[in-house]
Amino acid sequence: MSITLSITRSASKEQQAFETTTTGLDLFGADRSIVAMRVNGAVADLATELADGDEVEPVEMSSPEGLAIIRHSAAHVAAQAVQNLVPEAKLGIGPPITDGFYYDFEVPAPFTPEDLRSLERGMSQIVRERQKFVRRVVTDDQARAELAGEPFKLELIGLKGNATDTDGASVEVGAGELTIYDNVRRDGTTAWKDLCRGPHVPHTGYLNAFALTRSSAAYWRGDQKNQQLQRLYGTAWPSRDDLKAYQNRLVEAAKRDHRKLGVELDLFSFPDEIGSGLAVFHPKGGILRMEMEEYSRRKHVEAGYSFVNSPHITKGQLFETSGHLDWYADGMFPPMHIDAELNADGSVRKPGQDYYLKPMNCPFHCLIFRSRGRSYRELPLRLFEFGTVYRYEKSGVIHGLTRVRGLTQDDAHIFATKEQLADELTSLLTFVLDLLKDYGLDDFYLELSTKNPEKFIGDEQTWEIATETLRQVGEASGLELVPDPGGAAFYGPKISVQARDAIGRTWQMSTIQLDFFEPERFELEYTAPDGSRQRPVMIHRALFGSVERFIGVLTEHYGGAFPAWLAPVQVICIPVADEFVGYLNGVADKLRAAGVRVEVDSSDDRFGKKIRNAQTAKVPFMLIAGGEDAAKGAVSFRYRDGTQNNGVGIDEAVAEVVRAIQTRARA
RNA sequence: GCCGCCUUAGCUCAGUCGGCAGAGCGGCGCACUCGUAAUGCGCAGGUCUGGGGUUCGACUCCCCAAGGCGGCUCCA
Repeated sequence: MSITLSITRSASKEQQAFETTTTGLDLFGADRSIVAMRVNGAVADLATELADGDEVEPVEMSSPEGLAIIRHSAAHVAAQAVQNLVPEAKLGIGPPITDGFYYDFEVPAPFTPEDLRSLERGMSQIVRERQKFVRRVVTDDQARAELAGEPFKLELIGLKGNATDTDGASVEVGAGELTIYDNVRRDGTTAWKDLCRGPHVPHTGYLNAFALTRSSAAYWRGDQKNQQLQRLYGTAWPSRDDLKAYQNRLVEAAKRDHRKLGVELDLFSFPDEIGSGLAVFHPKGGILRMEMEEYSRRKHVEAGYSFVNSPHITKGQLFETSGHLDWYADGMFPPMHIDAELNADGSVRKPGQDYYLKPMNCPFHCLIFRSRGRSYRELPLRLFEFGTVYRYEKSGVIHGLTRVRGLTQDDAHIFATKEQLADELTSLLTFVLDLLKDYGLDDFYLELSTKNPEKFIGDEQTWEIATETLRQVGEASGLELVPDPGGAAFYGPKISVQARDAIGRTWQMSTIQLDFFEPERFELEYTAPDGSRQRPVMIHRALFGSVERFIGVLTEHYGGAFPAWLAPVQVICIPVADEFVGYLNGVADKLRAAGVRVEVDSSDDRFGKKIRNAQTAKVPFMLIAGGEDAAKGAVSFRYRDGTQNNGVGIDEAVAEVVRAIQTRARA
């Protein structure tokens, strides 16, 4: 028999003829960097038999599919190690994820750090055994019989064809036939098996570099109503060096953690006495915040926004009208019941009122709109406010400045006619992206969150038009537009801007959200040119999301080394010796007169220590003066990166600093 | 909210297998200091997160609470 294969490798295609049954191992088995292959477009195990005319392409370990395969295979090895250590452990699911994998188990006791170490040793043993991954197609009944002791797997078999990617179940059971992967030792005995869609590496010896990273609890199939399983997280890489590099990336990311930098740079804190998720900003964080807000205000003035203010608390009636008490009462702080008066017998003489801390600003802005008759001539009406809101976030989700219970939104609500919607959204998106760029974020993509069929109000047609408008605006931006089906709030679709930071992590920043609900609830109207009463469309939008969160994101983006315009201290003047403090005070006065935040380090630290202090405080400019500088009426620049520019005239130095601040230059 | 882990000086962390607690940095004081990332000496600072229990004795063991960390779920 003769099989003709068309082998595609890199860009070149070659024709090869084989005399016997051929598998991917025959073609690529000698190259350990190839973990699987693509047969006629579909990824398959190397052990798969090839047929005449198949288009075959190798899958490199370092490719996205290749990484997923080694991680998924590592998950199997981890699970085998777990069942070796804890024989009664029941298997959940174990998919690859970004940078690694996890596997869920029902175990009698949660994993301890010592367990993780012994499991890693167990995994190494399995890798040394070079157990083959052998794919086997089974019927549903066969699978049920073989996995009778694995209740979660049995449940998955029942889901076959209905599994979704969102809960990870599809990794185990694809839409097609059921398969089991056996881990076969070199003596032919089966060490372990798992219901799995595959593909996998040919044998465990392909796993060069892995580590177990942590354990935690996770709900079975991602549903809070289900049992909690223990989840084991791990990571796997093509080489030890890749693993090392990954671990170094984690260390570098930890150094940028805004919670850590917040303490080190004295920006903010979360005193226990105030409560979880409630931040105070220290003087340096306060300046950062002021600069951020000031610039934003200026841009909003230029863009035609009106500035409004609303109180932090309100009677519950307002949130009944807005619908928040129906939909989001769980996320609100409970009411303050005031002014009630009781009779001596405990019966109510005067009922009193419930007041709530506001979780949103929009109802207030709706009332401002409604405060008098509105003409179409006023639209679009853009109401902006730095509005501080309070949300009762569940205790387990609070995280630094990025998830808090008290936050200040840079919130605006735009009331527009339907006809204005497309233009308004287009200019709004440009405004949003330009402003984010001014703060130093410049790598974006968009996400379009569309209707959740289970949770929405309003009519299909309005949704359709609004979603289509958002889509067109998003596409016209030229940015990547990622669909988020079902991600919309009940009252309207939204588009959100995702920004990648300096080390490639993505953060959801701005959201632009359409709302058909509240204008209706508040019966908002304007008078159209023909004298008829029309209902405006409302756009919610926040650029920073919240000021607190944005400070957190920028702190991590810049690693605490803020550009000069945002830096709490912009210049620090360092005398070479005490004698030059007076000279530098003169320089500082000039800088201060030019609006620069400057300090003179007149402490009794020695020179080297002062440099170090300024460096660790990440101050953008150090202006140094000693005898040489003073004689010339000059100063010496030391920049944050350690470079130096000596003998700069004082006026020139002031001009350079001012220029850097005004241009919002990245330093 | 759920699971696990953690909480010792302002910060980072030692420590006592149950017998009245330590370092470095920071702070304060004194001296020193003319050229690019830590000068020296001294001093102050902790009811060992809070409450309850076990014990002759608890920072240490147990329970509860608060706060934090890592996940899960959630995020108008």
